[in-house]
Amino acid sequence: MTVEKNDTKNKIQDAAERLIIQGGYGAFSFRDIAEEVGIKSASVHYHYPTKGDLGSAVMTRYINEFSAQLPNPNDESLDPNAMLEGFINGFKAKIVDHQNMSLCTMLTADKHILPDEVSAALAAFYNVKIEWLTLLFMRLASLQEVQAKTQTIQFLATLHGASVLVQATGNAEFFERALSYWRMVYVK
Amino acid sequence: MTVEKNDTKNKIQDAAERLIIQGGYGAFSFRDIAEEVGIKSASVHYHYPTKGDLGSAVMTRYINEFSAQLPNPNDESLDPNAMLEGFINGFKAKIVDHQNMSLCTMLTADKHILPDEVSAALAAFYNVKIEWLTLLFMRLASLQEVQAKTQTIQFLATLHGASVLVQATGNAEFFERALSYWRMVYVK
DNA sequence: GTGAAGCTATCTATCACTAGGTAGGTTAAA
DNA sequence: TTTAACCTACCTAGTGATAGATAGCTTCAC
Repeated sequence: MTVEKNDTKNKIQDAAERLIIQGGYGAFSFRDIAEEVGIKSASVHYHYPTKGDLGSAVMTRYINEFSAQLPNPNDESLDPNAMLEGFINGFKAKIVDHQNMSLCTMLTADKHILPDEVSAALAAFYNVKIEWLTLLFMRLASLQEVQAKTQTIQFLATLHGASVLVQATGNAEFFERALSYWRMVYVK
Repeated sequence: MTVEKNDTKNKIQDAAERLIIQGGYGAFSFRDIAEEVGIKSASVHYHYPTKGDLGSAVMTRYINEFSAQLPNPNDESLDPNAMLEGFINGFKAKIVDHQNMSLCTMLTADKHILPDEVSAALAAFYNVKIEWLTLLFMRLASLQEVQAKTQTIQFLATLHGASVLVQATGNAEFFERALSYWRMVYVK
């Protein structure tokens, strides 16, 4: 089988993901996606019967790609400080450099209109991040699980809140100022 | 003039604000508002010709009411720690007790589709909060303005990020865990 | 081999519905 | 008699979704 087998499916997901990031769940329509991919909207429905199907497919792919990039936090050959730095910089790249909020923050704001499947995928994504960071903080700061999870929640809140501040004010510099404490304590 | 002169106008704004908080800028329609107020959608257009007019009216009223509640951070007769605590608890009441994100966080997520007037009002609102908190932190921690502003950004990011985490995971307890550092350092 | 059958991916055309917005008429108070 | 506040009735544009047709590719019995 060739690598390009699901080319159209992937193009549809690419377009959907881009539109969601730019404009939220309500801002991606089958017609817009169809135009971007170069087919008709009915053909998009062929690949993803309902909007919920497409939405959860995008979320699932996003979670899988994200999870695959996370190194094992307990891998002794890896520097935990560098892992946290990588996590911060990965987030920063999405929201500051590309001038948008992260997919998960956008979808959280739209949670009320999300189909249950998408909503569930969203919650699952946060749990993946929380579990990974908790393990990392346990190692980074020699903390028990409860304390490490509290650190995780404080850190994740700062990260997502920074994205909101940057987006709302247009002031990209706010990202580094919001994160400065965490960089100072845990990075290098 | 009677107090009730702008009764309908206020009812319209109340309905719009509630709908925006629940579902974002895209989730308030003239028809929904009309039904809630008890008039027809055409009559809503009479009071606010366009959606942008209504949206910016809601934002302006929100900013004014919010600003009016903020005490003077340099009032020597007021306890600065209590002021910060009040700020936190006011935010918490909106997002945890009423199970939604704050108006400004919702609108930030929808910034791309906001009319310019609403977008500008949103940025102005953040500046009001940043300026007030900066003055408060200068007094609270005897900081220079630059350091106090950095504290403000870290604090505001935590606050807004906490709202995202609570909404996304449905775990209300995350709010206090995210804010525990700030409560510990600055409140009592 | 060849043809029947079925599959894949797309199309055209349309459905029922909701959006914001408008034109023009009605009502009641000042 | 004017005007504020509301109405009915409508428009255009866009939404998600469906039905039915079609071109091209596989598969498989004969």
